[in-house]
Amino acid sequence: MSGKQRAKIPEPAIRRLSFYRRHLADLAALGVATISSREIAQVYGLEPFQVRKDLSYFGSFGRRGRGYPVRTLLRRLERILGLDRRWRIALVGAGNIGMALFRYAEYRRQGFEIAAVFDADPRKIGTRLEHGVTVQPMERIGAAVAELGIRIGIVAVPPGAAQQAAEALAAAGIKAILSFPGGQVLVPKDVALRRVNLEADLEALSYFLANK
Amino acid sequence: MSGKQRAKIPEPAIRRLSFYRRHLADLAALGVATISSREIAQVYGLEPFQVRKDLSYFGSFGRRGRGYPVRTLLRRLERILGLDRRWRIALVGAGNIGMALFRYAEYRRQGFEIAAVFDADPRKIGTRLEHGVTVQPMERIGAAVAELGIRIGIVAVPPGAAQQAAEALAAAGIKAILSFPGGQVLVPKDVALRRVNLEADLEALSYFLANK
DNA sequence: ATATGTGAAACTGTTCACAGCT
DNA sequence: AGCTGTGAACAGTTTCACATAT
Repeated sequence: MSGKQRAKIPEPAIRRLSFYRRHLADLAALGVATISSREIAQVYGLEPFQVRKDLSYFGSFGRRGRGYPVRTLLRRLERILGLDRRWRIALVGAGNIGMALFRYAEYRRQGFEIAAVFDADPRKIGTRLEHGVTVQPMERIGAAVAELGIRIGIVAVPPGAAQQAAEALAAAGIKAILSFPGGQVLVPKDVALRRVNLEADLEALSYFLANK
Repeated sequence: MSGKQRAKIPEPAIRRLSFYRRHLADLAALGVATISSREIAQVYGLEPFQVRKDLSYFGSFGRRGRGYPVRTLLRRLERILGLDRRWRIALVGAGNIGMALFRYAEYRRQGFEIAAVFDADPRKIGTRLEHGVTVQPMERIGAAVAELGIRIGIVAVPPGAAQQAAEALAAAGIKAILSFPGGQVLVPKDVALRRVNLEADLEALSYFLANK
């Protein structure tokens, strides 16, 4: 092992690392060699000490008086976030949201690849998608995950079917799930579940407007 | 005014309120009259005291020894979250993600309605969508927001265009924005900005898998 | 002079324990 | 006995101040 990984790292810090990585990638493409915590912070409306603290959980990457070297910090962040490898994803649900995610190409650049798509609707089975992917029946999840070395699952089914989809992924050995439906989704505690809840996001905005 | 609204309420508590509301709506539909904090908590893998604490920020809705009356608590939560009215939304970006959101019908039930759609691509202008909505040019944002009484904005454009889209919404008087692109999006501080960042979500899962 | 790295302080949010009703 | 409501203890996160290096 190489890093320090000493204390427990705040969850929110990990998510900000992802922001920093993105900005550093832009800077690297522009040929910028060095960047200060102040400049990174500015882009996302954060404070410089927040950026420095977040980075300090993983090591000392900067030079005092100078700032951070863009290319090496970028590489370190990619490594920390596990983006120095390819992650295959199983998408459950070939509906509205599922298909939009499949077509959304941005994440491919970071090494994420939706390698298999599943749906419960018999009429959708066999549909040919881009990149040689074909919609498969739910029963195939276990086999496909093993065959393709899939490590991440995305659940994009209607709320009522979410629990079942998550269980199928967990049963196939998937330990990291991104779930879109708003209803009940309980997984074994060794499985990392991250929920994207557009309904809750809109309702939080509604709360803000109604109570300000 | 009616409620207490005493202390400052944790942001995460608001988001959980949205969960509780959803479950209560299901229970009400089933004709369930009373529910305990323990039962509500179970559905989302939370603890009973968390549910009680969250609710207690807004008042005392339960009866000791009995639990919470489903229908009245549901109505109170709807009111607190501002769901007792209709919210019109301006969607900027008629691409992949934008169109999936437009077609995604779930949020309509909570009183949210995408009343106008905008895009910078001239070829998309004039495209007729469902519910009598037509794709309009960006320059129309100000007028449409005023005419239709739009209060919420959704940004679903490519990363490079996000800042501009957010500024156009803010300039039109929008005070609540939900943004999908991952790049820079800075808004005046009286505007509530909530970011949905799928890239950061995936990278957090990647981090988890790479470091567990 | 400039900018990082970090221990300690301040703050925010969660968990607990139990008093108070039904 | 059963379950809510909440102040107080605890834990986690952010902010600060400053020592340290270029």
